[in-house]
Amino acid sequence: MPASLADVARLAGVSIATASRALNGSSHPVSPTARGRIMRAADEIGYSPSRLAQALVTGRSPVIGVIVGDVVDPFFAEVTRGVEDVAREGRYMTIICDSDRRTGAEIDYLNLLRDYHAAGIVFAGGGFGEDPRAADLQHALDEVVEAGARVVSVAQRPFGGALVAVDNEHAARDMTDHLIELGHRRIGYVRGIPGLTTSEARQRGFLAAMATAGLQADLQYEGNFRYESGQSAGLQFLAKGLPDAILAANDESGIGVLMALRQAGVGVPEQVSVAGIGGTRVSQLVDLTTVSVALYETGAEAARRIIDRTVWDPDRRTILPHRILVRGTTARRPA
Amino acid sequence: MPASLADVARLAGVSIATASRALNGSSHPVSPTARGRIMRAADEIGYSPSRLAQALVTGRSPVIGVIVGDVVDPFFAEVTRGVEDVAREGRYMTIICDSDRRTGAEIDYLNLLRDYHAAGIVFAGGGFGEDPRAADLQHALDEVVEAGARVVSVAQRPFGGALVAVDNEHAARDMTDHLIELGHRRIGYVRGIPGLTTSEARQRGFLAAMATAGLQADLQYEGNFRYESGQSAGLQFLAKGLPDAILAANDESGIGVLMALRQAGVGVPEQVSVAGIGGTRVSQLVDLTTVSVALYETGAEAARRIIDRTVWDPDRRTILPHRILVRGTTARRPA
DNA sequence: TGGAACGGGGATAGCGTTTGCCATAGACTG
DNA sequence: CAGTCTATGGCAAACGCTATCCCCGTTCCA
Repeated sequence: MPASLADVARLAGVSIATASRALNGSSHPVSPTARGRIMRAADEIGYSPSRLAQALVTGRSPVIGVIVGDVVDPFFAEVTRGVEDVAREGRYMTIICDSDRRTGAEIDYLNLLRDYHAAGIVFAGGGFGEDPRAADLQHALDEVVEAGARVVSVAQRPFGGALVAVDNEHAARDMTDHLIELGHRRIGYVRGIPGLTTSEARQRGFLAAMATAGLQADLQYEGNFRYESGQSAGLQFLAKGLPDAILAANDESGIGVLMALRQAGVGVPEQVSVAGIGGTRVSQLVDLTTVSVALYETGAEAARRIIDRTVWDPDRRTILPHRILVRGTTARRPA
Repeated sequence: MPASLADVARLAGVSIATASRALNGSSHPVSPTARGRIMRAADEIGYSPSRLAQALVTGRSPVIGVIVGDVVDPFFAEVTRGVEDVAREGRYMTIICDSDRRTGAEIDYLNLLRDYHAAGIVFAGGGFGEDPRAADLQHALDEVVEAGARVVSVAQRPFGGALVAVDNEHAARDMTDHLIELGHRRIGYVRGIPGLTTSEARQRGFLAAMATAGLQADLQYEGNFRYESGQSAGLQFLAKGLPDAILAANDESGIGVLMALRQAGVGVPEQVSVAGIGGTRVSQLVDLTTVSVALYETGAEAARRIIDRTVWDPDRRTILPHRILVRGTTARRPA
């Protein structure tokens, strides 16, 4: 039974209404005397207003929800960081929800955040294209919007609305082009989680670059964005003959490939070049060449849009730039 | 304006009370006919109850809050995962709050979770010993408990209560002992964030092991758990003369040391052994020797305690085991 | 046959806030 | 001095639920 507004009012000898007005910056005037007594009473009993009750009546709450596909994935962590830093500055609280890439959980969290009357929701994490519950998701999303929340997507998702994202396809294409420019002809690819829109965009980029250069894209292995999947892809490349270079759909699986190759005694980048996509912090840890895709900035921009007091264009779409980070795992193809 | 219970009731032609009873498993009987109409009405208009209103009136809500010190830190990410998996199973929702290691934010989130009437709170992240706002934190914590939430700490914190944790001091001691057993005598140490209880426990462990072995622990550098700090510590070791082995307060800074050394052409583990503490996934990525400290299990156990319908001992303290993971960055000291 | 027991349902009091509306009392304005 | 502001404050109605209390019929048993 934490202190309630009624307790404060009683202690200060005023009505609940007056106490409320003194504590939140109401335009209704309150005498300095009363205000003083209220403030003193409030912190004497350690009062802090119930956000819940506030949200219920005002239909607004200073929280931003971030729905991510996987908390441990540095991709999302970085986006989240961006959201948080901006939110904090604007005195918003950020709550992170991990959907574990399950649409059902996304819907649940969306509903929860709607109930909480979150000011905005950053919807991160690419979904699956052929989602059977897409309609339900869309419904939940609509309701959130209807309830007044600003929703901004951070990954390409089939539904419209505000978007702040990176161009995964383009990023993959650029990285592939770079590999090609280094003289590599046979380039292998380690795919991401099947069906995920992010995975598919990256794969399209890879394929497009290869096609444009007139190269065969026949060296592809399944993957799931995880280290282990990169590792086993690496082993398979090892078994079936090494290509000139290998591109992985994300950094973590790229590191898997790298480690598998090096452990087998293959020189990277002397014999084979390896690259990832994402520019996450782990790529720096192992000096992996990758494409940096402004993740932090993506989150920050999304939060800025939500917080911004003036403009809110529910259909504005922003694509943030990416940049190739040439590091120690790629090199010109040996002559 | 999402559908409310009143809408459902109206559409089904029953009272709000009956609708409520049909939709949540009330003990009050409802005829199959009415129930059917209500259910049909509910999903026709896509009704989902307001957790907020529910929480307000029942004082209970199926959510578990996790307060972490830093989302991007794999340490916390792993704990969070454990919480989530168990929570999901029990049909609870998990919301993650990143305090950015600021006590003020911890207090804010604690209050928020109290308002939401969270069923439980997993308080992760070691605090700073000499915290000026410790009293406020304690107050917020007390209120949360008073409001009925089960609070379990995951890191050693000055305050009492339920605890599920790992013994950081012991883990550091064991790792140091292991290094000593490998024949190393001059062992360097890269510290964690100054003042953090976790940092201090690990350092104590290191010092204890060195003292017991009668070795000088004079090779220590400041650090902050980040990659860069490990890197610069590595550079300093390089400049001032290399020890036999280097232990870092966590994996990430250990990797920093490792990379700095290797880039300078120093053979690890041939010339110098390097180890970390934490057993996080990144350590696996670079094959770093480390101490695995059951992080996932810590979170899972904490969540289990919260969810468990029967027992709740608000003072039970559990210490989970740790295990040395010998990998490729340590070796016997060359003779 | 009286009444207890039970199946089924409705009214309504909160939960802790904010806020629109009304009341009171000085202070001003002509 | 009547009329009008303005500063200050209280009352009470929501917000969307759950839970308590009450009511109305049946059925069943002594």
